[in-house]
Amino acid sequence: MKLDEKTKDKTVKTYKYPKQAPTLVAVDCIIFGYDGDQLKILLVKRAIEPQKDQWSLMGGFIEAAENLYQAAERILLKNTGLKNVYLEQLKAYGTPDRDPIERTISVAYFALIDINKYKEQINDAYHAEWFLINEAPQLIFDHDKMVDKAKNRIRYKAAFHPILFELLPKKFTIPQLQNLYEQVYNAKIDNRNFIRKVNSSGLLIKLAEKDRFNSKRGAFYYKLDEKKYKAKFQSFINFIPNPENLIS
Amino acid sequence: MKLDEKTKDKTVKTYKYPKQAPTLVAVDCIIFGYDGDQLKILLVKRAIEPQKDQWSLMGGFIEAAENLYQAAERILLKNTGLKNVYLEQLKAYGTPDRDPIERTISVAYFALIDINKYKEQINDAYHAEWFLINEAPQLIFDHDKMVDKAKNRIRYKAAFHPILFELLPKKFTIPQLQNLYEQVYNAKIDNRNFIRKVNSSGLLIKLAEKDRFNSKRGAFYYKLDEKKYKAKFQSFINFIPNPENLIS
DNA sequence: CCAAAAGTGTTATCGCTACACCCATGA
DNA sequence: TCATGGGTGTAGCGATAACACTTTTGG
Repeated sequence: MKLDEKTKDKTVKTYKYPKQAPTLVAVDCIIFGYDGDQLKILLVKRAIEPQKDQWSLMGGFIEAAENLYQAAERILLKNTGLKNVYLEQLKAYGTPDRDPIERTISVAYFALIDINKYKEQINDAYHAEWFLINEAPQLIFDHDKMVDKAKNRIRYKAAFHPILFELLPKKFTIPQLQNLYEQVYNAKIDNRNFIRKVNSSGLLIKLAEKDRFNSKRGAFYYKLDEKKYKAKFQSFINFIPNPENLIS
Repeated sequence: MKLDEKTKDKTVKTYKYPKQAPTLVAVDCIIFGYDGDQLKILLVKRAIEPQKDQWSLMGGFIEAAENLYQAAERILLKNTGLKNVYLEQLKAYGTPDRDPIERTISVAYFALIDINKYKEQINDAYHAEWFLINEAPQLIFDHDKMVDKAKNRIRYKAAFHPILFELLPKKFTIPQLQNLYEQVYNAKIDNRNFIRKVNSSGLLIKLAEKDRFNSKRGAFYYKLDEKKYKAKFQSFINFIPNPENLIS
């Protein structure tokens, strides 16, 4: 934050900071998706050396005219065609040799999307692939660390905020929602209590239609009450039992 | 994350990424302190143009051999003499023109310290000054945004994790602790319920001595049970009533 | 002996968990 | 008709908030 003391003229543009270690700034995206059945993560295969053919998060360098969030949006759009998805900054990573080529600071973002909404799009046009959250391959650099951190973050955040709805399609059943929670927390949840909790949250609107694929009796579809969802997004809503043991 | 395709030799060190917009990476620190009575923030006056004499967070550019956390530690040490304090990454800021001189990404960290422990140190040797949290001056660049975010973050985190103990001296009274919570949340808390909550947390060890400065009857001093503190740091401990309306 | 802060006791309420039980339907 | 998953009812427990009340001591 200190200026070169020799540059004292009044034209702001002519100030320069004294030489600093050259650093690149990148953005990497951890993209979580749910297909109504399984929780997945979207990865790309590196096409170039070094680490060619290794799996990696989607990333790119920031450009001159954009902020970090916009960079994440651009990278997401360019690599997957995704737009207007839930996107949140996770953490900045800056270990000196995390990228062996050049010193690069990476700001990690995570995204939550409904896989079905973008299915063909991603698989056809881009070199990306969905992996089961627990069967993802090893990633380059410190990307595995980022993914772990992102998993913890969504566990932590989803314990009190309804972010997991971002992973669901417009209409969904409560058993689907429960299944999603169970996968995120890798835990079995009592369905009877879960149903009541979700209903009493007031966030959902029951539809007339039933899903008959997953059970004989069928489960009613629900949709989000967008207004209440937005209003309650910041408030604490606890859908999972015993949230005492979550990591940061 | 893409490599220059022209550089294909096997020596990793010789790979280079194609030209990127030159970017500097800085670390800025939001330092919260408590003197047993009031919650404060530590600021420095910029000694150089531009924005000379304006108040600012402590910051500096990262150096070649250190990671972001180490940079924050170094900046803290260099500017205040502080060492071994609670330090946590807040967020990375990267709006293109946030620093008018050169494009600079700043990774903000926040620190929590006991003011009295370092009192002379900071005031004598360094050009830093403590401000009441609600009476701090306007800061340069986007530092006000960082401070707001940091305030929200400690409110959020302290609602469930005992981080505020980091602001207290080795021995402290429960009324002091309550006062601290009241300042962080800008709210009045029922002292009778607060005392019981804190005691039942099992985190504190009651000392024989009493503080007689702040009341006639005097309040017992307590100290942290370090072992239980560490063990319970990640678990949810709610000392404040109605934590429903906290921001992110 | 009074004010003021520290601290204890008591109660009603609420949300949670556990679990018995009913419902709807396809095979 | 039975197995299966969807869903309701209910009872007990534990944490919380509200607040009446007691303790201690300096002025």
